Amino acid sequence: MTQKSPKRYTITAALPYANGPVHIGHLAGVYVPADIYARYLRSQGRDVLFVCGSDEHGVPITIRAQKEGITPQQAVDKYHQMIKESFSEFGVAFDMYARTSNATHHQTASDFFKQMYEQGNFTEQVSEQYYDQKAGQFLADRYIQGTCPVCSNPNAYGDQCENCGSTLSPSELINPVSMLSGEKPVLKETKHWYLPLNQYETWLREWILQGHTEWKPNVYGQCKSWIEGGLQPRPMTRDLDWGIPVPVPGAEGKVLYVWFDAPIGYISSTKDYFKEKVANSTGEEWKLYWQSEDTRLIHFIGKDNIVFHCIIFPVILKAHGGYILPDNVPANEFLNLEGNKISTSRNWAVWLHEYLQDFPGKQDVLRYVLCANAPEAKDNDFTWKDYQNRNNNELVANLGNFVNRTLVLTNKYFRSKVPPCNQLFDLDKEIIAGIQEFPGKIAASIEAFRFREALAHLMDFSRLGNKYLGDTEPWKVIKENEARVQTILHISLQLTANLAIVMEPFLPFSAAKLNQMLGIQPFNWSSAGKLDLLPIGHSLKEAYLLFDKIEDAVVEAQVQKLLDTKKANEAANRKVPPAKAEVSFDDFTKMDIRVATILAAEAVPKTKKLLKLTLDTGLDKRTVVSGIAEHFKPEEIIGRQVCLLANLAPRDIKGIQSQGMILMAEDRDGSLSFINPEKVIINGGTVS
RNA sequence: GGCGAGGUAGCUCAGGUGGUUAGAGCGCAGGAUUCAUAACCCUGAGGUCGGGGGUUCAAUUCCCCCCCUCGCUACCA
Repeated sequence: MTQKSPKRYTITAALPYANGPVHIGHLAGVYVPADIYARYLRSQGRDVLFVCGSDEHGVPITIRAQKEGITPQQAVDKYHQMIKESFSEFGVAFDMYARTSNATHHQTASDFFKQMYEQGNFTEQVSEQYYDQKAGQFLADRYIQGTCPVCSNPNAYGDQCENCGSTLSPSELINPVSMLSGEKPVLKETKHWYLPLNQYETWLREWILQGHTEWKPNVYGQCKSWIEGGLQPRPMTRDLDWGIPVPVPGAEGKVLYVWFDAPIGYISSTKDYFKEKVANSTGEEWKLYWQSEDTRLIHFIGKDNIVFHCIIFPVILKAHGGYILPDNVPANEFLNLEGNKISTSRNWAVWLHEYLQDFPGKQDVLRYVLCANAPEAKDNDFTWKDYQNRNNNELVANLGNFVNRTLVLTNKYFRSKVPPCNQLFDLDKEIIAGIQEFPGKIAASIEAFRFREALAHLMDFSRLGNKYLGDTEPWKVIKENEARVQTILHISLQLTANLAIVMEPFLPFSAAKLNQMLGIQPFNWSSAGKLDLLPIGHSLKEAYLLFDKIEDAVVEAQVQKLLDTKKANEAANRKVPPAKAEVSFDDFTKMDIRVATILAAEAVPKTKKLLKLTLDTGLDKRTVVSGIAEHFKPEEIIGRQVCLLANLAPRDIKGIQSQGMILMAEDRDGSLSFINPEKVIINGGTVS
């Protein structure tokens, strides 16, 4: 672990992809922890630059634009604006929120690539890819549609089948069709520039596996898995017309791979910060944050980005030379919603912009709940009931209540003027010790990226205040000993002022309110633990509630909204896939469909979905490999009659030659059913 | 299939280089109290730490096998 004492921090939060709004999963995984960390360091008086921006390149954006009949730039403009505004309203205090379609970024990423090219960091490889002759361009995986070889969904994409979740490559699709022209694509040679990750294996082992054993288990484990699995060269360029043109000869019509340019976005965002927000910038300051050894670089990301931030981007930085490497990459796991995975395409999410509209002024409640239940070590579940409970039982009943009790009592007994501190008893000294200890405990947890723990300490701190009031009972003591009550409330008020400091990274809006009620300017972290933040005689401002109870009806409405979504999804699923193009009778008669009987079935080793079937087709006994192992056990299906497309060209699957394809019908839930004759038919009987 | 991360009280989660009664918050039960948004404070009930083997004087913690969840990966007609 690097134990240097850094002069400055560069903090990055994963660039949100500009083809949809931000949801609570993004917030809990990345933006809330990153913001807490950045705010904490700023409060500590450290030199911090917290950068982010929209990731606006890549294939899905071009597809969305095409669907909506707009240009890719128009598509990203819409979401960039929306994301930027909702972050700002939510209190995520980026120093800079930039975007990868802007000029600074294009220049930066382009120069980056060019220098690496000139240094010989890339290897060139020619491969065959699908090409649309009518549209005159190569097709990204996503631009090819065809029938899924696994589940027979006719609308699978070249990279993935959204029906069964299988990862595919375009060559596997049955009857591939270009989404641009509807034509059948042809294979054509194309040249790309590869980053030879394999050449960096030794270095990565040293740097991560030996040098960063302190990284979180999920991050370290994932890196180890990749490194030990053998790294392959990865293409850093694509055949696409949306993105940053590859700045080298012979690369016309090609752009930088989105995962090459996106992380460089952190650097361009830093440049934009100085360009746009710092007067008299020399244009060189960004280098301090990216090239100076006394800077600590931290990437906040979700677990799906680990390989890019821990392996690929560092290799790019290393190969380019002159850059510092991430000191830590505290990746979080995923947040689920009401027991189901969050899904943008299924609209199963709580969208930030909608939350801000539905819960005005309640940014801190969501920040609190997402931090308290952040998926730091494993996937966690967000429920609205939990949201309500945490608000009512923790924020209202504990933190808000303590503050309110203290201010109300001070108002009642001392007309809102800070009373003096008189003789101290053991009970008081314990609380004073707590005031001196808690900020340090909270700080230590934040610095270890344990934000849930830090927040728990914060609540314990406020709980200490509640206990103090309960133990000392100033409302009773006031009747006979006002001096004693002065001391109790003096200490309670100092605790409150300390709370305002330590809650700021987590609950910035409430911290500001509290400072306002206390009538003070915000203190920074170096004042935390002090007992004289509020001078004796200082006048407090009018008190009001920091947090309000949330009624059942409010969260029930949100749950109902989700249930409606679920219903809508089910209705959408009921829709059968669209009709395919017309075929001629001749085409149909070309297919030789036969009744056959399953003689033997066994699982194909090293696969999850494949069964190797031996069939009696009447014509012969043959082997067919079928992707049905998740639906049927081998012993259950022996002896069954099935329909077989018998004259399909044979194909090798997992080293087994498959001679034909079993016909299966698929239900709404994805379950499969054999197509078999109503009565037993002779093997080899034709189907037409 | 391979790899990685998880599987700990009703719920959401901590923790553990192996060692007397395994922790927190919430929820629940009881008590005390009324300054406070019926909140706070105290006490208590609740767990064979996924299952099965093994190593050991001793395992929830180490080793092996299995099951479940999530992610990455795989020439899945």
